[in-house]
Amino acid sequence: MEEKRFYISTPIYYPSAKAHIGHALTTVLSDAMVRYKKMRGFETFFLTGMDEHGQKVARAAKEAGKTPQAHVDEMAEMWSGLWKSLLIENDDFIRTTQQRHIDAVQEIFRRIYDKGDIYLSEYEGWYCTPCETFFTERQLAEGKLCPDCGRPVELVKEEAYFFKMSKYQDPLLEYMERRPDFIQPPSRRNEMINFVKSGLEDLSISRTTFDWGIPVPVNSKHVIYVWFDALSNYLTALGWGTAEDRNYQKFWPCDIHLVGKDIVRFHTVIWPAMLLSADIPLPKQVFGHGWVLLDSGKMSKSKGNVVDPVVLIDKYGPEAIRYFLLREIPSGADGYYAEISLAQRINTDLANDFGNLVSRSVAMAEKYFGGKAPAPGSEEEPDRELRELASEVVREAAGFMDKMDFSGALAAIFRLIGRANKYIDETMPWQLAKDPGKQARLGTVLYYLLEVVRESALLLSPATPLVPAKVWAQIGVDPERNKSWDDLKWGGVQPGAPVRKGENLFPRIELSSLEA
RNA sequence: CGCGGGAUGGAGCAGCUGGUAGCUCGUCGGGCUCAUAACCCGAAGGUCGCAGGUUCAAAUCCUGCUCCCGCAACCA
Repeated sequence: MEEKRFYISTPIYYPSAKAHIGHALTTVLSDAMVRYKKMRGFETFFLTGMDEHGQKVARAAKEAGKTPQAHVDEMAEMWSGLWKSLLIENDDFIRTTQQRHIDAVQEIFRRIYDKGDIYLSEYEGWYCTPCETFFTERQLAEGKLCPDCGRPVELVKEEAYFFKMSKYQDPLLEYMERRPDFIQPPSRRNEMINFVKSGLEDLSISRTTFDWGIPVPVNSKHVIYVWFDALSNYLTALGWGTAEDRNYQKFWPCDIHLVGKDIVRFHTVIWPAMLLSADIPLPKQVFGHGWVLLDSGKMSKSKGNVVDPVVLIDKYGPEAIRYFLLREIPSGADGYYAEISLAQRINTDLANDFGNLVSRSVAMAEKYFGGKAPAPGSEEEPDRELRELASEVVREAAGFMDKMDFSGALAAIFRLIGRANKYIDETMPWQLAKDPGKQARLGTVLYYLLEVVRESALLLSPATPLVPAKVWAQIGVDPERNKSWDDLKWGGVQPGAPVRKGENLFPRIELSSLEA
């Protein structure tokens, strides 16, 4: 029998800049997936964290007049605060400056070194002295100039350790081709297969031009290259290589490394090659999601069009942001963000369709049945249709979420919500209420509505985790019996349970206030 | 010829084992009044990037062209 365990990771974020909405997408997607897996009875491990080494961090700290450590401490505080405010429930928060990580990275280095896959040679690159940075030829600005400051660069050699990545070209290719699921979506998989086929070079994995990093265990003049350092986090957070490696035993290999499409290569080439060399099993899947684009193009600091999630959370609440990201960015492809479309999404889906369905259903049940959930009577045609659609949607939503396609899953869920709104028009409960002879019929209709409200709240919960509790309070169901996917069976609403209308779940946004 | 993806009503997308276009949002008109001026119904709006070709018939297959995008090794 398959073990019901699930390990998902986000990249560890680089504190050289503030978080933007793209980072939020990665993390929210992971969180939603974990919540779904929990509903399915999985024991889960959800890792995120910070990548705190490297020259850019050291320089940013210097500019801020702080020590690198003080700088990253501050950033880590900020980022983990952001995740809390987005209702992210990660199990661990790894920071590459933590001793547990440093020790383990050195151990991985040593392993690969002992295997004979690391050698000392020279790294040659274009160096900008004022910026203290190496660039590849491609990165350079027109006329061999530094892409950052525009000054001339010079070809410089430095001593560096190299990892024999080329040695793993064939095994990697073999793994990619044998495991179609390893790289998702397929477009990225093809790119990577192509990339590996074109030939791998050895990778320089140490630097001597700065010291804010993990020392190479065999030569303290060198610090370990940030990617080698950073990628290892997926392992070091599990206690790999220590006596306390319960989580490693339990959760490795990782089920999904969720990453932005820009860093798929690092996760599907460098990382697996490192693991192959260290004789550690490879992750099951690397999923490259798309980017959050703006009308004005790709987000970037230089364009000054970065969207700050903190501002949005304050303004619209975490669930709305989560919902928008999951709904609007198609699985594996790019999506567009604009504040107006966020507000519209909140209004049409969360407020008008779902929130209003809850309001009207609960209000009628409360008014017509004295604050107690009615019991269902005999089922008629529209009732049957609604009930059957509910079970179909539950099945469909599961299929989508299994593939981490939340925009598909949410679209399916809203088909049910839409059908329920239509059902109200078809059955016209306010008319039934006027005829004492139709009390039983009215009871059935409202029971069916409350039941759809219950199932919708549960189905939406990976995206909007605060919704269920608010709904349970209104329809009087037991929170303990409404948390797992199995609770999505028809009939969870208890006749006689207290029903009481509460606050609007999602207030409408006044669109005129944000013309832009 | 480096590899690959895309160009469909105002916006975002589906359709691409060929038979004159669908979905969501927005817009307009109607209905209802339980509800968060929400909900339900209906309508308008597209020569499916351009030019050829195959076919009784092409958004859907083939050729050429234009434009956009991803990858092309050290960029979180």
